[in-house]
Amino acid sequence: MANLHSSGVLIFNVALPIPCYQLFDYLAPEGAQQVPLGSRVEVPFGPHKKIGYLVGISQSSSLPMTKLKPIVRLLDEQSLLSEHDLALLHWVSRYYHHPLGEVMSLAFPVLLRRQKNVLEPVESHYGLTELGRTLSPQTLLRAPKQYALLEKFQATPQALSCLLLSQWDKQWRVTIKSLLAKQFVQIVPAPMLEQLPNEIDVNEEVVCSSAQQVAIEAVCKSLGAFGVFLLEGVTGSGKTEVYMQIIRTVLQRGQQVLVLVPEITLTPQLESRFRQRFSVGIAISHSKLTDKQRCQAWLQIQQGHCAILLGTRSALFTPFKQLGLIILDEEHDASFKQQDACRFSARDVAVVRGKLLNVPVLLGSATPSLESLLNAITHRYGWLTLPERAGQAVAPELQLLDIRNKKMQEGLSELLLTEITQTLERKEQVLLFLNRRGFAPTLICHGCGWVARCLHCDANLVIHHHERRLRCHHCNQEQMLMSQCPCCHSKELTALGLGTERVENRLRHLFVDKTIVRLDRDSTQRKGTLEDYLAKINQGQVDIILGTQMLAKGHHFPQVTLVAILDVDSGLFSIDFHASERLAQLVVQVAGRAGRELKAGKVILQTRSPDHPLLTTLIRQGYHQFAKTALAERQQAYLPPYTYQAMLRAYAPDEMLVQSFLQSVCELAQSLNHRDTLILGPVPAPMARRTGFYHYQVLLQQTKRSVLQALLTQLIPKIATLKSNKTLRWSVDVDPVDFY
DNA sequence: AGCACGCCGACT
DNA sequence: GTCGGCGTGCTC
Repeated sequence: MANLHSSGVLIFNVALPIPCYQLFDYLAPEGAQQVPLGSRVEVPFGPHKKIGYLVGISQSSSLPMTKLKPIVRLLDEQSLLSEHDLALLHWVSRYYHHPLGEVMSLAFPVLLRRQKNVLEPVESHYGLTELGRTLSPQTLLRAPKQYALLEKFQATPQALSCLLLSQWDKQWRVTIKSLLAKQFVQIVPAPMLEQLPNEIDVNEEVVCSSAQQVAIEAVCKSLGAFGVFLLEGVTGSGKTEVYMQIIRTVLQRGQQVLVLVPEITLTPQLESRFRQRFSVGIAISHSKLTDKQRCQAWLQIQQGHCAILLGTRSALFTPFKQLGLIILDEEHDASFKQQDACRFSARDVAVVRGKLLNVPVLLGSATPSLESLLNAITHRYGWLTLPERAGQAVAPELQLLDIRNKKMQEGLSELLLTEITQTLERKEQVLLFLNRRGFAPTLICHGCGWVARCLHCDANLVIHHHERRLRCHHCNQEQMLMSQCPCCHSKELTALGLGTERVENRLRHLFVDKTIVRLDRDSTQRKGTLEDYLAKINQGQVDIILGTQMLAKGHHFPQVTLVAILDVDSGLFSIDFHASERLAQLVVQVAGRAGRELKAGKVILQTRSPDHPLLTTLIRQGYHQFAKTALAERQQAYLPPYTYQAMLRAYAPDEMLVQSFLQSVCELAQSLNHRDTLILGPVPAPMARRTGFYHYQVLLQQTKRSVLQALLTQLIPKIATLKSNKTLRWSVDVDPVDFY
């Protein structure tokens, strides 16, 4: 604090959304004391203007007054964020060591980050008139669009927002004009939170199991205070019902609920269950919505017009008027960790948000992460379990199928084929899982040994047979599939290994009269295709379902009674210690797709390592015992969650540059390392060259979180000032889950 | 992040 | 002799 310049004028400390750690000072306008922190301000920045966030007001600046410019204008009369929201954003910036301005941006929809004009009011809602309520839609038979819209209104007890209507049908405005003219519907004010109808839950009481009852009561008792609960329930055990009963209690208290799911595809099914159940406004937020739609959802929640926000990771920072509960479903899912920009974990930030707001946080999963499980074991989290499957569903039987020395047809063993045939004969569905899309992962020349490799990545090109193309799954670069080896010109090119496309071909050949559907990123690229396929499957029009990752997440296939994981071994021998946890979760999640409802399911894991302890523990003793074993291993090896890690990454087109940069980072870290922090690296990242960039990394590990944090707090600003080429990019990843 | 400033190669 | 390449540094 050498030269503080003070002269009675007030200074605004502004955080700007740029990758730059310092704040910028501006001359405050008249009446600056009244301006709340968190307000958006427009400021001159270099040659043009930017929108930033007011994060402090002070009487002096470290810069001379003459250097300071006045702000252009205030954008918000009152802050759109609460004190708690601000505290949360500050915490995220500090913990993940990410510039405050960029973190602040996470709390605002894109429209409000850029748009300079004042907020437009939330659009009004439409509701039925008395006439519309009692009218039979039959009278509108000659106007099918109006008929459908009226039915939509009559099916939902609450008023419908413009947002909702435009999601339902793009042309709704034309249709509603006629309904308005006939006085079947009317414009109604958006319902405020405090005037919500008493009849929140429109369903009659659902009968809950005693385990569900225990879980519901535990969380409900904690409402109004901070507490984290791990709800561990196998697939089909009725987690959603537990969520809904707790949500109802929160709504009755006049509070709002935030529900986070890992993937967009999981929102529609939860949304429809919520809408059937609750008569309150429900807002949806995920990245497939338009900026306008997301902004509307944001305003509805911020102003309290909607009581439930259902969204993905990015919805986590939405400011609420009166938040009473946070639910995070499928808490083990890696999608909750942001893998670019600010690498926050939505699960961990949700817990911090709950703590700041004094509200409970409910984490649900059939296969909890080891972190959460440890917190439950050590009683930091409440531990709620739903052991049985709801209704009469029977748990599937898991078995290992040793395929060593067995005759195989494109990844399908004889035994598995027999099982498939028998299942199909019973008119039941089969689900096959293979986590590799394309036809085959390698094209090799039998003549000279040449392998098709990507020019820009350390990867082989994947054969896409149907499109007659070779494609890199890391940079998407592609070329035509050749018939001659470019090296020795022989025609001995061979496809090595398995992909979903190849298995599909074989299946079509073997089961000519059966309907086979392949679900992977390639086959479901067009919008709506996945939904179409899922509908067909559930209508029983499909016999064999074959797919990747996307099968494991959330979708219900009630008629599937045989599930097979074609190659379980690929997950067994990874350098990343997270791999075994992920494999176990995957196996259990995929297995959970089988034998819902009344039919018992069978799950077959094809393996060449039938004695691998990970597999045998998982099969014989279940996920729970597997997790305990895995935790013991982690403890022995001084790995998370018993230690804390941070990954420093860098990449650039020039390999030497990346190495020497990270070498300097290591030396800096070492010079600041007064305790026993482990500094490992720099080492090339797995798949070091990607899209022409060389990736390297340094891993920091500590037994005390606070010591690691203290080191990072000193280290990061120093890295930021390390002079380096502009072509080099670097990042910090606190609590990394992916070593890629 | 933008963008301006600045120092070295191929062109009217 | 300039036009423009992008490597470097600054923005309150």
